Order: sequence, then structure tokens, then C-alpha cells
Amino acid sequence: MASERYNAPAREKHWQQAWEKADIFRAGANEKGPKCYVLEMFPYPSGRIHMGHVRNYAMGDVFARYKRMKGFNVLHPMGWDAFGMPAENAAMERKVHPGKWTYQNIDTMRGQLKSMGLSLDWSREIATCSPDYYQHQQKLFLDFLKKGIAYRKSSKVNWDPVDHTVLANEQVIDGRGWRSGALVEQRELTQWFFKITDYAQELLDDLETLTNWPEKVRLMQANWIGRSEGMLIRWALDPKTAPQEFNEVEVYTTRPDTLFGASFVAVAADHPIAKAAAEKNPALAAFCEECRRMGTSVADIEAAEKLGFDTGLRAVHPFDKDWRVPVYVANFVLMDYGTGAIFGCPSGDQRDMDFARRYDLPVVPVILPPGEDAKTFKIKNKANVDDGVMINSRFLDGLTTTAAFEEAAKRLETQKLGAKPQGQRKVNFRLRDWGISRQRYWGCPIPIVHCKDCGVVPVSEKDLPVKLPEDATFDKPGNPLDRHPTWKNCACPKCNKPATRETDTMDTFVDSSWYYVRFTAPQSDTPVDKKAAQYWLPVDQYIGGIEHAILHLLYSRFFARAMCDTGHLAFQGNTREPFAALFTQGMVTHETYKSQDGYWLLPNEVKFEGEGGERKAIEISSGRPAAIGSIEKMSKSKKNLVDPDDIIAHYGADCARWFMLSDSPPERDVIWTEAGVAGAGRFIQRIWRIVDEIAEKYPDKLGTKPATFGPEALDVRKAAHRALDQTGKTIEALRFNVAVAQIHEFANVLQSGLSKSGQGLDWAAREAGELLIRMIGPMMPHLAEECWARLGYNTLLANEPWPAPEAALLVDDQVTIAVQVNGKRRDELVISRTAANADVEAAALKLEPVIKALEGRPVKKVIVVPQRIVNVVG
RNA sequence: GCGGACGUGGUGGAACGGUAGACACACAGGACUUAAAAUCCUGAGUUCGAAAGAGCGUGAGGGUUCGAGUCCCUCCGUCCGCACCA
Repeated sequence: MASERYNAPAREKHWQQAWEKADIFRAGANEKGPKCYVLEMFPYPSGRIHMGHVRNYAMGDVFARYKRMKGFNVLHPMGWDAFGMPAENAAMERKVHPGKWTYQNIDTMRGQLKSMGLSLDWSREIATCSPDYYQHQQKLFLDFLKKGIAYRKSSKVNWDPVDHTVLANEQVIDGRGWRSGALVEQRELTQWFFKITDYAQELLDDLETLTNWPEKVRLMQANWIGRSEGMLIRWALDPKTAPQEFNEVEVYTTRPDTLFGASFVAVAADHPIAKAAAEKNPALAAFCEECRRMGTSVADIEAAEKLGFDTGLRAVHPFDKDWRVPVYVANFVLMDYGTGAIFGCPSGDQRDMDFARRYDLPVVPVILPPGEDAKTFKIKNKANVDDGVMINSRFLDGLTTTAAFEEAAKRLETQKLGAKPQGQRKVNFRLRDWGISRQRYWGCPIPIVHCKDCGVVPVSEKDLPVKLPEDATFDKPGNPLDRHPTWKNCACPKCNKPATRETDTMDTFVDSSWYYVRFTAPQSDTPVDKKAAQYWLPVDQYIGGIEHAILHLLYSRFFARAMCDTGHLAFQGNTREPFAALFTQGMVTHETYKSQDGYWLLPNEVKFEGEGGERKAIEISSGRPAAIGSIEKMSKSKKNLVDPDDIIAHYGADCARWFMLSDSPPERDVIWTEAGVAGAGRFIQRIWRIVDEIAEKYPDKLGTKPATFGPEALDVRKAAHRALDQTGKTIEALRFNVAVAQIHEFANVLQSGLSKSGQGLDWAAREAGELLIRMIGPMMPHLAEECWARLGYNTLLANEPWPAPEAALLVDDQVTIAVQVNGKRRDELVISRTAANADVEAAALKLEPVIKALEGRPVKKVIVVPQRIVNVVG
């Protein structure tokens, strides 16, 4: 019987149920095999999944299913990064509780993910907004606190005066709150921090061990951590000029070698010395205020001029007690880097140069670039930051920059100012401690109580979790926890007198910093089941977007270490890295559309007229023109979403998966386009027809292998085993687009083989068909099951192994090698694979086109690369 | 400004320093069909040529090499990250 077209939507449901019934994706099912933890970054439940999710989860699923077939004990879990602002915004806009909104989205998206046929262990599903999860996070917080990893300090934050909340730097756009549009203020607030800086060196050093991470990500993290080697140098202040409480100023520099080029000292507007000086000087106070208001956006910084204000203070040069330089407050000195104070060497730093020219300060060249003459060397308005030989630098003259650094450092270390050395070497990091306080409702409550008498008191562990109140209100801006009538009232855990709860919640990046640990034992009543974690960790393959290259991945690396140091976690071996291998897949992007009223429009809410540069978008509902915006990552906020449901309903999940995997290298961004989906759908039908024909012609399961095969059968067998070999390797390397091409190629050979006849071809075709099904199994799992059943099996293909190819079929006796003359291809040669180089050479020289190309010239040299190429040089 | 990646047909893209353009999409022609869909076959980087074939071709220019899309240098372009970080 010739079967119908493969009805993907109907059959996919069937196979999903079969998998669920057999419960085959439960982790730990194959205890004999080595473990393999495959993880894709868990999604934020924003509403519905889009093609970006499909790409991410299809990739992870191919890898997980392949590893299953290879005999690994696979852990492949899924959960929800479920706290966050969009839920609160939805509450404000639609009067729906953030929890209700979030769980509805989870239900929708879970259903969509299930319809993709992913090999997930749903028994381990977690949602970070559930007390089952966040109570353990509160416990971790308390243990971090005990260990000094969590602490409280006052710090400057971006404050949105309309929404009454702190904003992350990324949420400030051109100096305004991204939601309210209000001018953001800098406010001093007491906040909770994690001491990630304690781990800066380790986080930097261990990047070297992450050989299965993209180089790019490691580099980005290294830059973010930003280690620099320099010195702290204390400059005495001339007591005649300085306020009483200050007799020195400490600066940080990476260039002590340029000290003789110094012409000023500058401090940040928030530096204590600036504040003290400002008290007596209203003009200076006004200048400091101006500095604080300055924007932090890129444009602002580029446009900003180097401005300063002379405090009237004079600092004494470390190497010359008679040399005094002015102390300025300068707008380009940052309080939170180094000591908040610098010395300026205009000839060696462009900012210092700009500053010096503006305020007429001396510019003394101290480094002579290679090839310059000291007598004629002049410096104008461009500072020289490169290495060279020291000049105008007294005892450093003639030394190289590096030697001068050492010499200056040595002197400063031995030289005393007061009782202490004048300078000390100091490694400085750009990385700051992680501020985790957020003035929001929909986050993990920080388990702390504020008591008038006892101060800041941790909640007792027996009182965990500190749960969010259900009955919060979202009708006005600000923190719903703070204005809740009763929630924050409690008894002090220490003295039992009335006290108030901390109303800040944790940054949602905290939630995602340890979920991969929780997945190893999601029901454990301690945060971590150490044994389970030790067995499963590290994650063997982590897959997610490059946009998390720094924050999430750095926080997670920090968290794993902090959890080790608080005794929650231990790794096998001597690593503390949570993700052994990382793959950053590219984004799925799409054009954006905006209506005339300024609302974002979904792609399916617009239609198009014209082509190329003339192409115009029309809003379908109103018939009015819509603006075509830039191509961006699919995101709910810009509404440039394509939902996979339509494709799944029409062509099936396998088609969506196959198409997403087939076209582009997985690490590259792709612009979503429907073109090609139909082609993928046709290929599915083609596979089905091939298998159908095999089932028809060779209905019996594979019996004894024939002793000999004719050439037609051998071609098919070779193609099959080669494809098996290659697709295995390419899937392992996550090069899915190449694997797709290899399967295509094989299917072409098999299909044409079916139209032939020859000795052993029936056996070979049946074998090839079975191998083809296994090969498509990880990518198109439903189709593979259907085909497997069509061949008469009543087992699940998902449980079938990935067989080893027959080595003998991977090599040819005869090879075709190209023949070049002077590097130009002239002919090719079919010869025994094991032919001696001399024989290959002789055969090549006899070829007609070779003789012709030589035009009678003598052969100077012949290069033979066995089994590849011959190059005749003449 | 600093750091990094990338640049190959109409399109997405293949190619351990070894036959550039695999595989696919789109396209064109043909077969089957009353017709369409589906399917199958064929063609196709570009120039010259009826063809056989030859020349030119991986952003531009140079270099290393028997041989360069691949390695090195310079430039152009695109993208990404960081950024008054001392």
C-alpha cells in the first residue's frame, strides 16, 4: 500500500504522548552511561514563545537527543526565569496580579514548548517566582551574609523620580528612565551588595580553563573584570592650603614612570577632599553639583569637555618637596574607580592634555618615542601614550618606560611619607560589587528585618520563606511592598520588639545565577542536594544568547564559587566553573513596525506594497501607512515577533526545528524569513516517501548481511555510513546547518539508489533507510518515530542507539585527486588510495592536459599530497 | 578612543593551507497532467564560445607558499563589546 502524505500535526501529537507515557526523558534513566547535563538558558515567561526560542531550544534538543542515543545519562531540564518587571508593568496596565499573569504565561509557553517535541525532563520544572525556589535563595542570602559575601552599603544609584524606583544602568536611556521618560537622578541609597570583587582575580584566572567557551565571551568577561596593575601614591598637601582634616591625597596610577610630567592632581566631585573644600567655597560647591548632574550616556561623555575647578589646595610632588601642583576637582575623575583621585600628566594622557590646555597647565614631555630625537622632539596637543625612553625625568632619564616604572615604584615603596611608605603597588579592578536591591514587588524578598534597637537583623531560618503578600496594589508607581499596610510589620528576630521588614527585593539576575544547580535536585528541602549536584555539575553543554555574555554568565560563575565557600556546593575535581562548555547562538531578528500613533505593530499586523527601496508598510486594521523600523532581536517590547504556532500547525514542529537548524551557522544572527519553510516541509515529505518506498520494497527487518554487494549497493552503503560518521561529528560540534546538508546529500544518494537494481541492494537500501531515520532522529524526532514504525518496529526510535559506522566503508580503494600545473587545476586522476607517491607522479605527468599546460617546459618539481592533490611545477 | 569578529553566486551558506561555490532556497527549461498542485529530470559564478574548452573570479592592494577564501601586513566596509577606568 502506498501511504498518504505524512500528516505532521496529527502524528506529532501522537508521538509526544508516546514519549510522555513511556517517560523516557526523565533524567537518570540510563544510570550506566556517563552523565551529560545539557542546558539551554531558561526563558522569561513573557507571554508566548517566538522563533528565537525555537532556535535555542531546537539546538539544545538535538544535542540532548544525540547524547541520549550515544548512551549518555542525560539531564535536560526546563524552567522559568519568572520574576521581573514586565509582570509588574502588566499589573499596572491591565490590573492583573503579577503572579497570575506570570503563571498564565508559563502555562501557555509550556504548552508551546511541549508542542515542539523537546526531550525535556518536565518533572524537574522550576519557576523562580515560586516560594519552593526562592525560599532557598533566601537561605543562600543569609549564608552569604554570615560569610561576608552579602553586605549593605550606601551607594549612588539611578533614581527614577516618577516611578519611584532604582534603575539599572541599562534602563537609563539618554539620561531618562526607559519607562517614565523622567530625567534620572543620582541618589545615595543604602543597598545590598554581593562581594563579587573578592572573586575578581579567580574569575579572571579561571577564564583560561574555559577552553570550550567562545573566545569572544572570555575576552568580554576579561575586559569587564578589567584588571590593571598600578600604584597607590600618597601626595602630601601643603598645610597652608588644605583643610585641617586633610594632610594628604592618595591617587591611583598605572604610570608612576610619568611622575615627572605631572602638572596637577584632580579629585572627583564626590571625593571627601572636594566636599570639604566645597564647604568653604560656594562656587566650588556649585561646580561639584554640576558634575553630579552630568549625564552618563555615550553622547554626553563624548560631548563633555574636560572641566575643572581649582580648589586652591597645593600638593607636594613625591620626588621633590619643593615642587607643588594645584589640586583640582575635575568632571572626568570617577569616584568609584581607584581612589577617586589622579595625578595628571598631560604629555602622557589625552584627557590630562585636554585639561592642561584648557587651564594653562605645564605640558612636559617625559617619554621619547622610538626614532625621535630628544632635541627636536616636541609635543603639541596630542599626548603620547606609547612606550619609549624617559626624558626630563631626573633619575629616570634614559630608562625604558618599563624600567622607569620599576625604578619609580621601588623609590615610592621605600620612601616614607609620615610613618608609612609613600607608595604601594596595587592591582585594581574595573569590576564593581553587585548591587542587588530593587525597589520592586515581583522579586525574591530580601530576608532581613530592620529593628530600631538591634539594627539590621537577618530573618531566622525557621521563618523562611519570607513570602510576598498576595494582596499588593499596583495602581501607583513605587514599591508595592513598601506601601503595603501590614506586610512589613514584624517582630525583631533578636529582641522580639516591633520591627519592619526589608522591602527591597533581589535583582532577578540572582534567581538565574544558581537555577542550574537547583535543577540537579529541584525537590530538595535544602537549596542544594550536594550529592546530586556533584554528580551532574558542571553543565556539560550550556546554550544561550550572546547577550548574556557578561552579566548572567559572570554572576553565575561568581555564585557557584560563593556557594562553594558557604558549603552549599562542591564540584568533582578542582574546578569551580558551572558551565564546562558554552555555546552562544545567534539572535533571530526581524524588522520592527510602528503605527502612526507610535505603537509597535506585530509583523502580521502589517502588509506591504512595492519592492526594494519603494517598499511600504500598511497597517492592516486601519489601512494607514506604518513606519518600517530597524531589524532587531525578536522581543516582546518591540513586538517584532513571529510565533511558531502557525508553522507548527501547518507544517509541524519538525519542520520548524529543521528549518531553524538548516539555514545558518548557529552562532550567527539570522533575519527571520518564511521563505524556505515550505522547502523544509517538502524535504519532510521526501524522507517519508523514501522510507515508505523502502518499507514497501523491503518489508523485512534486516537479516544476515550479504557476503558481497554490487557497486550500486556499495554506493548506497558508503553514503549511509559516511553520513552517519559525519553527522555525528557535526552534531557534536553543534554545526547543525552542516549536518543538515550532509543528510540532504545522503538522502539524494539513497533516493537515486532506490531506482536502481543490483546485488545486495535490497539489504543496503533497508540498512540505509534505518540509518537515515536514526540520523534525523535528533532533529526531526516525530518524523523519525513515524518512519521507524513504518519500517515495522514497535519500539521508540528515541531509545535507539546511534550506531558506529563501519570503518571499512569510510575509505575508498580508489581516490580522485586533482592535478595542478603551477597551482592551476588541469585535470584529475583516479588512482589507488595506497598508490606510492612516485606512481601518482608518473600517472600525473602522463596526463594529456598536463603535458599541454607545460608547453614543453621541463618539470622542476612535483608535489604529491597523498589522496589529495598533485602539483606539477614547470 | 580601546578591544574583537566578519566580508564567498540572485539568497542562506560549504570548503584539515590542497579541485572554491557542497547542500539548500529562489529562478529557468522539460516530463507527467485536460489543467493546476504534488513529484521527477535538467540548467545555472562570470566573460568569450554553437560546443569542446579557455580566461577571470572569495571587499581592495601587497606578502609568505609548489599551492591562499583560509596565514601575515596595509587599506575599505559592516557588525559587536567596553568606554572620561587614570
